[in-house]
Order: sequence, then structure tokens, then C-alpha cells
Amino acid sequence: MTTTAPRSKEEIVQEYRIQSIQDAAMRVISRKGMAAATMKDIADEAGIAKGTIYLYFHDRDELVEKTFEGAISQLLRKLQQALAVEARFEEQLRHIIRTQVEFFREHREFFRLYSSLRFPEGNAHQQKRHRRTCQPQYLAHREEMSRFLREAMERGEVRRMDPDRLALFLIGGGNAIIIQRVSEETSPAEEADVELIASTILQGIANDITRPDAADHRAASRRK
Amino acid sequence: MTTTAPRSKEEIVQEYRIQSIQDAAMRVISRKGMAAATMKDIADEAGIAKGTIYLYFHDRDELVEKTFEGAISQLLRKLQQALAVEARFEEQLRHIIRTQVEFFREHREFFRLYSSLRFPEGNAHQQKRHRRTCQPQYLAHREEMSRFLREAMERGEVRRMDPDRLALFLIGGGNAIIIQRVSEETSPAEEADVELIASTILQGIANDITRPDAADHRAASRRK
Amino acid sequence: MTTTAPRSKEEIVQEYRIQSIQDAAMRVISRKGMAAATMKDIADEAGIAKGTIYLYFHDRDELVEKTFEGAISQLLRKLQQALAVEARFEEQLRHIIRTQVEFFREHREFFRLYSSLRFPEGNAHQQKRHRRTCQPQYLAHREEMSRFLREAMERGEVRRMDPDRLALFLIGGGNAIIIQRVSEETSPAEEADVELIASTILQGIANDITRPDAADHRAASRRK
Amino acid sequence: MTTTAPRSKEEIVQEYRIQSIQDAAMRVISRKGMAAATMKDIADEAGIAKGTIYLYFHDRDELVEKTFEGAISQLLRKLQQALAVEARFEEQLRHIIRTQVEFFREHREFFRLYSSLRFPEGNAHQQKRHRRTCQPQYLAHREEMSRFLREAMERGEVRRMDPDRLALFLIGGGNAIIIQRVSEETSPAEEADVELIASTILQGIANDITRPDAADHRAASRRK
DNA sequence: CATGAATGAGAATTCATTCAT
DNA sequence: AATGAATGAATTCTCATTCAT
Repeated sequence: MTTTAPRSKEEIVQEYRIQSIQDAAMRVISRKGMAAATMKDIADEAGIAKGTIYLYFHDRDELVEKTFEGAISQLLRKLQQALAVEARFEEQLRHIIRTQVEFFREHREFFRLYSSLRFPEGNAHQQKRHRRTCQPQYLAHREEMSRFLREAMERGEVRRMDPDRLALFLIGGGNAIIIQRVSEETSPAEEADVELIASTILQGIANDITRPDAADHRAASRRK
Repeated sequence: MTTTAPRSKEEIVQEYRIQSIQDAAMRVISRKGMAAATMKDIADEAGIAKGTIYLYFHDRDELVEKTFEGAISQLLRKLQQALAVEARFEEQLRHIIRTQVEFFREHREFFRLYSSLRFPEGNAHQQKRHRRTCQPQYLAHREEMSRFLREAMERGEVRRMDPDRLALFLIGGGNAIIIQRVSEETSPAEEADVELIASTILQGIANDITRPDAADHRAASRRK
Repeated sequence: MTTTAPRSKEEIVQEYRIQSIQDAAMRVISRKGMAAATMKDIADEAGIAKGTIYLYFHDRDELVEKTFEGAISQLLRKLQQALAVEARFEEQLRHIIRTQVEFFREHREFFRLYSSLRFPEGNAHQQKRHRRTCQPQYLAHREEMSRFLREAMERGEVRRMDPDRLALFLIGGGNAIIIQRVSEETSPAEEADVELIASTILQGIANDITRPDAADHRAASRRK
Repeated sequence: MTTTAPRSKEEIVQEYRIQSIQDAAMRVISRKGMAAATMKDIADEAGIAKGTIYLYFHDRDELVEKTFEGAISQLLRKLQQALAVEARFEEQLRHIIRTQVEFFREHREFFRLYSSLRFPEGNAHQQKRHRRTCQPQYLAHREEMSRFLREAMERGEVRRMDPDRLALFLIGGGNAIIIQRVSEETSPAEEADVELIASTILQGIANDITRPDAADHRAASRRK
């Protein structure tokens, strides 16, 4: 493990405060939405005064950004752990999907934030700032997935195609199901959704046993 | 086709106004984002006075909702046309995907709106209202797709699985790629992305185990 | 007379509003001071809503600046009129002093504003802006006076000395007396103060016993 | 000199603290202006914590007032020293003027404070308090000068006129020049400004045609 | 005593909505 | 019907002041 620098009590308290404000921000944003979440809301949620937030974050933008960064880097860490496990591609893929589904179940508040960040709102200045700080985190997620798929292609476990596009499709499709899970009253077993995603991506949906031409088609594309 | 009731000149003017305000709203929202789009912006874009909007829409929420409804019903109409075409399942699927990609290319402004509406923002009252009016439209889209897939399963063209989940996955994955196309400087040919989505969904990405070379390859990499 | 552009009713109303807001700002600033005058105060004083001010002025800074500019340009116009009168130097000087005393009597609220502007407050950015827009007006006043004195020196009516410094001294001394008049319960006749300033500046205060002619001069003036 | 009460170490420390806070306040106010000078700024400048200031001053107003009082009483002491010197009136006048110019050169930060205090800002309560504590100091300065002039009139060295008004004029005119010196990049020699003020006040600026020496002076300057 | 984190009243500014013209 | 000036509630952010450590 890494040697953590010896921290004074002040630093610990400070970190605790920062964390609890971010947690509150996450809850409020997920409840009321990015635009409608006011500093007052967040302060109330955190059980502190409005002004206190400004002791730890320069302004509203910074709070939102840091909140997002914190959450997504947690997700990235989990994904990397999932990728680090030695296993067959198919197992790894299922593991990755499961990790995301679990993460968003545990942090369902975060999901909204994650989604809303794809489309930055606000004025031009805010949007630029946004792209600068939030997008990189979002991109990192995509690139991690993209790299995972590319390596599988190089090993021949996945047929050759644009790994970036495939990563997008997989993440986007997975997220759609997660969103649904988050808003549903009762969902199927988590494992069922994981399996659905994994099997769809792996084998596709076509019932090709009966259609010899489909097999031909595949064989043909392989020959290219 | 359908017999429209005879409309007075007033009604025609009225409809024209409503439409041009909604068009303006769509452009502004897609340019500045949901939260930053002010009534003044929309009025200016439509070339009318702020107050005039209130003659046709009760308040800002209603304008946004109606704008959304209008746009998504256009999309639904196109999808239904695509589904109405008699063709093999695979062709229809490609057609549907192509329709969506094209629709969002032509209405890229709308895409933002579409995405942001999945996660209604605002206070509890607004959110409730939202769910009442916007979600149905969004749901209609999903259900249309779901029905299409279920029917294909019943015909045996698609293997049995949850058609709702599959529809979600397909729409979500497709949207992710569309979003990317919208924000990219230069994209691959539209047809390439359509094909990628279609083939992934149909055949999946796994390199068929029945191919001995692939199996060998995998075995080899496992030995390392 | 200058031909005023034909103005629409809107423009007239607009100008009226601008003027009445500036008047209110002047009154509030003179009552509570530059720093303590809030937008709410000014709006209340003008009998309008806070937001209305922002229809006519971009922000607080602009309002304060424009208010100042408007008032000082009035003063400058009056001074120029006073200087335009053909008369002996001494008469002109008295006229100028009288003009200022009168102006500040009629616009006593303005005086505070005038004084406080010599020392711009606020952050560096505000101060820079200040210098750009307010100082020029203040300088114009000084330069007008300076030019008047220099010309008198060139005509031999005033002994040679630094006209800029002399202008400063005269304005500063005059203002000190005006400030006093503004805050006194009961003041001497306006003309008495004008005469005191004028005679002090013209003849000085020394009772030069050693200069018989000076004594004569004084005796003469006493006889009048 | 004066018998100071025997002071405990605590009292000495206390006085030192008070003084250093006031010094810091003076520097900050002169740098950023009365309104923009925050308690944090002053505490930082003094190298102590914000809260500590409140151990020695009841609130911000009191700090500002005491700071002002401290500075102006220094000035008064210097003026009294200047007046105590036995000399001809003209010499004493020059000495007084010189004292002020020097004082403000050495305490140029104070000058701003001095000027801004003539026009108390803030709410009615603050202004009342202000008048109670600050004005007396300012008045003492004026009265000292006034007394000096009245005595000179009684001795026949200065012609009879309202000594209060004359004091105002002299102080106001002098200050205007000092302000200018403070804000100029490069100023004339201090003595030149002292002489300009003194000679203007003593002899006035009129080129008295009846005075042969003055006429000579003019003739000489014309010849150039 | 000294500290500085926490507080919350209050300021500037924005913008959906109303309404006299 | 259309307008856009006026409104004021709501929001972000600041800073004098308090108080537990």
C-alpha cells in the first residue's frame, strides 16, 4: 500500500468536511437535478450553513466539479480492479458490467449527475470550464473500456471493429438499463440484467441456428 | 389522409405561432442547455416579444414539455414508417437504427433536449408534472421498439429474452454513439455506425468458438 | 441652439427613468454614503423595483458612474457659462466661486459624491474602472479652473505661479467651506463666504504694515 | 516627562497589540479603501487571527474610529509643537503648512482615511456614532488652526476676517495639494508647495498695479 | 488568551411572469 | 392580439461576528 502522509487533525477534519459536503451535493443533485440544486439546499442537506461551503469550495461550479470527479474516480478505481482480475474475456466482461451495475445501485444519486454531465449546461464560460474538468473523467471511463476491448481484439477473443465505438455502445446500452433499474419500483435480479447485457454483446440476438446463411455471412466477414 | 376539421384562419395562425415558438425553444435549448435557456432567449429566437409566448403557453414548463412532445412525436412517426416497411428483421432493424441516426443528425438540437428530459430537473412539483407529460412520449418510443423486438422473437428471428430490456439496451447504446457523432468534429460514415450497431446487436462481438484458430489463439494466450 | 433629434415617446420615457434613477441614487448616496447605498435603497428612493434599475444600468458600478458624470457635467456647464461672461478677472473669479457655492447648495447631495470620488474605493478592478470614467470628469473641472488662471497670468492680472497647484488650492479651499456650509445649521450669507474666498485669494491675508500702499489699498477698500 | 502610571506587563502587551492592529488597519484602509478593507485583511496584515481583533475592539466601527483618533492626535501633537515655536506669524504659518505636508508624506496611508472620514458613511447608527467620536478629532484640528489665525488677527498681523472660515479654507486648500502630491508620480519639491500655499495665503495672487515692486515684477517677467 | 471554523444576515443580480398600453 | 417595461422572488456569494477548542 502507499504510505499516506502523516496528517494532522485539522487535515482530517478538513477532508471529512469536504467529503460530507460532496456527499450532500450528490444527494441533492440527484434528487432535484443539477440546475435546481441550490447552495442552500446543499448546505441544509449537509447540516451546515451556506457560508461554510465557501470555506471549502471556491464557488458552486467548483463544488459540482469536485463532487463529480470524486465519484467518477471511485468508479474508475473499481473498474480497474475488475480488469486486473485474471480471467477469460467473457468473465472479465461480465465482471465489468456487474461492477457498474453495482456501483450505480450503491450510488444511484450519482447516476443522474453522471448523465447530466454528458450535456453540460450553462453559459459558454461554464461549459468551457466543464469540458476542461469533467469531461476528462468521463473520457477516462470510456478509454478504460475501449482499451479493454482493443486488447481482447488483439488476442482474437473479439472480432475486429472500432473499439471506441463499441465501448460507447456498451456503456450507453448498459447505462440505459441501469437508469431503468434506478427508477423502477421492482427490478429483475441484478445478475439477470448483467447476463442479458453480456450475452447480447457476446453472442448477439439473432437466432441464427436455423439460418445457415447467417453462419455464411459470418464466415464471409471473417475471410476479409 | 385523415380528414382534418375545417380550420379558421385564426386557428392556422395560432398553430403557426405555436410551432414557431417551439422551434425556437428547441434551438435555444440545444444551444444553451435547458437551464440557461431563458424566455427572453426563446422570444428573441422566435422574433416575438416575451409576453407573446404566454398567450400560447401557460408557463415555461408547459412550453418545454410541448416542445418535447412535438419533437418526439415526429421521431415516433418516422419510426413507425420504418417499421411499416415489409422486410426481413435484419433489414428492418438496420432501417430503424438508420432512421434514428438520421433524425438526430437533422435535429441535433433536439438530442440534448431528449437526453436531458430523461432526468427531469426542477422542484418536486415540476418533476411530477414532467413525469405526467414527458415520460409518456419517451416511453412510447421505448415501447415501439420493444414491441418490434417481441414480435421478432415470436417469429423466431430473435432469441427469447426480455424485449423491454433489450429495447433499452439498443436505444441506449445507439444514443451513446449518436451523442458522440453530434459532438465529434469528423465522424465515420453514417452507414458505418449503423452497421456497427446492427451487427453487434445481431451477431455479438465474440469470435465464434467453433473456429479452431480462434480457440487455439485463446488457448495460447491462456498459457502465457 | 442645437437641433435636438426628434425623439419618440419611448425615448423620452427612457430618459426620464434614467434621470429619476440617477436622482434617487444621488440622494441615497449623499444620505448614506457611497458604500452603504444599496440597490434596494436606491430603488425604494426612486419608487421602483430593484430589477427595474437593471433595465437602465448594467450594474451598480455603471449607475454610480453615470450618476457622477451627469452631475459633474452640469457643474462644468455652469462653470463654462461663468467663464464665458466678459468681465475683469476679479469679477470672473467671484462669479466662478459663486457658481460653485450655488451649485452645491442646490445639489448638496452631490457634494458628498463628488468628495468621495476623489478616493475611489473597492477592489483593484473597480478602482481601475473608476479612474477611467470618473476621474476624467473631476480632472476636467480642475483643468477648466487651471486654464482660467493661466490665462489671467498671461494677461498679467495674476502673478506668475504654478496654475495647476493654484487651481487645486482654490478648489480645495472652496470645497472645504462649501462642505461646512452644507453641514452647518445656519451659515453666513452666501455672498460673505464668496467674498472671503475671493479676497483671500486675491489680496491674501497679511496685514502688511511695512507696505504703505497695501495699507492705503486696504483703507480705500474699507471706505467703500 | 509626564508621569505615566506604573503599568503591568499585561498592560504593555495590550497597548502594543492595540497599536499594531491600528497600524495594520491604517495600511489596509489606505491600500484598499474604507469599504473594501475587511477584518480578515486587517488581521492578516497584523499577523494575527480575525477573532483576536475582537478582544481589543468591540466591532469594526470602533476599530476604525480608534485608528482615526490615534492618527489625528499624532498630527495635533505635531501642530502644537509647531505653534509652540516662538517666531513671526509668517514663519509660523510656513512651519504649520510644512508640518502637515510632512506628516501626510510620512503617513500617506492616513490621508485617505482622513479624507474619507469627513464624510461618514454607513447606516444612521454608524453615522451618529461617527459624529460622536471622529468629528471631535477633526474639529480639534480646525480649531487649533482657527485659534492660531485669530491670535494673529488680534496681534494685527492678519487682517480681520472670520478665522474659522479662513482656517477651513487654508486646511482645505492645503489638503487638496497634499492629495495631489500623494497621487502624483513625481512632485515638485516639498518646499515649493509649502511656499506656494504660504505666499498665496499671505499676499494673494493679484498683481497689484499700485504696488511698484509688483509692477516691476510683472515688467520683468514680461521682458523674458 | 488566541484562534479560525462556522454562521447567517444581507448585497448584487437574474429572470419568469404580469399587465397597462 | 402583441408588446416589453416593471416586478420581486430566488439565487449566488461576502464578510462581520461568535464561540468551542
